[in-house]
Amino acid sequence: MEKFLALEAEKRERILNAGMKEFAANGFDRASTNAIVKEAGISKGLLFHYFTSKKQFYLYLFQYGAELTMKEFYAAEEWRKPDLLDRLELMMGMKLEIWQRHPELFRFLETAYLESSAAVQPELGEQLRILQNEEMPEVLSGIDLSRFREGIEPGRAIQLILWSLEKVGDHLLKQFKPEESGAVPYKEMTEETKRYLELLRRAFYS
Amino acid sequence: MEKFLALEAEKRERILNAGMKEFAANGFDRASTNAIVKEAGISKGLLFHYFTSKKQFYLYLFQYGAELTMKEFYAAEEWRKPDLLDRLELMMGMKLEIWQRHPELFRFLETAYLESSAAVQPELGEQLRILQNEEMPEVLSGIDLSRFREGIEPGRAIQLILWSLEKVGDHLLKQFKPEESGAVPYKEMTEETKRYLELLRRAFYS
DNA sequence: CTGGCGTTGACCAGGGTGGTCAGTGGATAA
DNA sequence: TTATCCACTGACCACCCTGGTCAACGCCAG
Repeated sequence: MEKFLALEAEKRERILNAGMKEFAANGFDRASTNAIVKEAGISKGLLFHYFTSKKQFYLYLFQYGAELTMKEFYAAEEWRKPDLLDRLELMMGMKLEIWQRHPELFRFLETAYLESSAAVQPELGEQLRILQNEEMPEVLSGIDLSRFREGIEPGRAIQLILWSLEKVGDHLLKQFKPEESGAVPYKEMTEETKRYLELLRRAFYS
Repeated sequence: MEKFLALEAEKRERILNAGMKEFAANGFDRASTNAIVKEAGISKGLLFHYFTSKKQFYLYLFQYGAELTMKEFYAAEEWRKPDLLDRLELMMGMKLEIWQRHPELFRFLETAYLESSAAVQPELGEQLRILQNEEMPEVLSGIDLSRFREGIEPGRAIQLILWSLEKVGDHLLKQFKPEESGAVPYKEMTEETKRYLELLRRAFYS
């Protein structure tokens, strides 16, 4: 493990990204370590030189991804703004940034949330429970509910807004990713996101 | 093929559902015919007695599912209502009905939309193109755009509403499915759906 | 020249693949 | 009763891929 951390950043991220991609696409059981090492451009032996097993690699990837995401979020000072949509705007921006380094991270985390393989369930389940019961409420705490229009149930509205933005994220990634040609159109994606946020503001706030 | 159609309905649907489930979960290439016959409770030989190959079975499933969905929709007289949310309410109700007979159908159709296996791409791609270019515009034609609030772009709003309802559907299925114990709480699900639709109405309409 | 170490990839036993086909059992017709 | 039929079974095929190992290699510092 320390061996892995001592690696040069570029190679390390190539391995991490290859793992996220394969696990996100196929889940733990069906994911192939052969596919991972091929994608990462390293030999089979090297992967098992750094990690003792497929399982340990998977769990490390999850921990790494979850930690990176939470740290990035809490590092921003504005995250405590009481306006839901301000806070979500920050999160969307963050998502786009992380996505540039780890294009498959969020897809990987989502599939981990649904992972049911008995091989990783115990450890993974515990980690997920912590995230969901301790981190999620924290992230959405202190929201100002008075901005919603009259006659709108805030709980249901928040749910709907979160779902909408998930889809907006998926849509942006799908739309802008295919053209791998050089720079990611970061600015355009941010602007498009703002347009959706503005629309939600006009719809749900009075 | 006629042999398959001549089967008693219960068995036929067991086979269809087993196929949808396996293909939805794993995509064409990784889906296992062994898993399908096991889930359907039939022998390996029988599946290939009805269908000439895995590929033919997959394409038949897609055609069957797409046709069933479109027919059900057009059969309802109210589908031409000019109000977007009325029309979507009809579609949500329909989705719930079909879901009772084929719990995995929509998940299967969504994954088919993303399917990239070279083995089925040519034929499947053509079918998808037709659905998307000819059926989708039809389903959303004649919508009354004047009901949206001022300052809201109808195109973007429609997109957002469609995405929201997709997530509402996923959520309902996930929430109510686990308790396989007897009857599906059809009524509760319909009411929950109506609550979300009402919320969208208050948010987006003036 | 030596030892150490990051790295390789051929190799292993085991299991799963889509598809086949000789055979079974129960129903129908003679 | 016997003969024909056919939906249906599951052992079997040749092949591919699996997670993990390990002897050997190349390159470096001492």
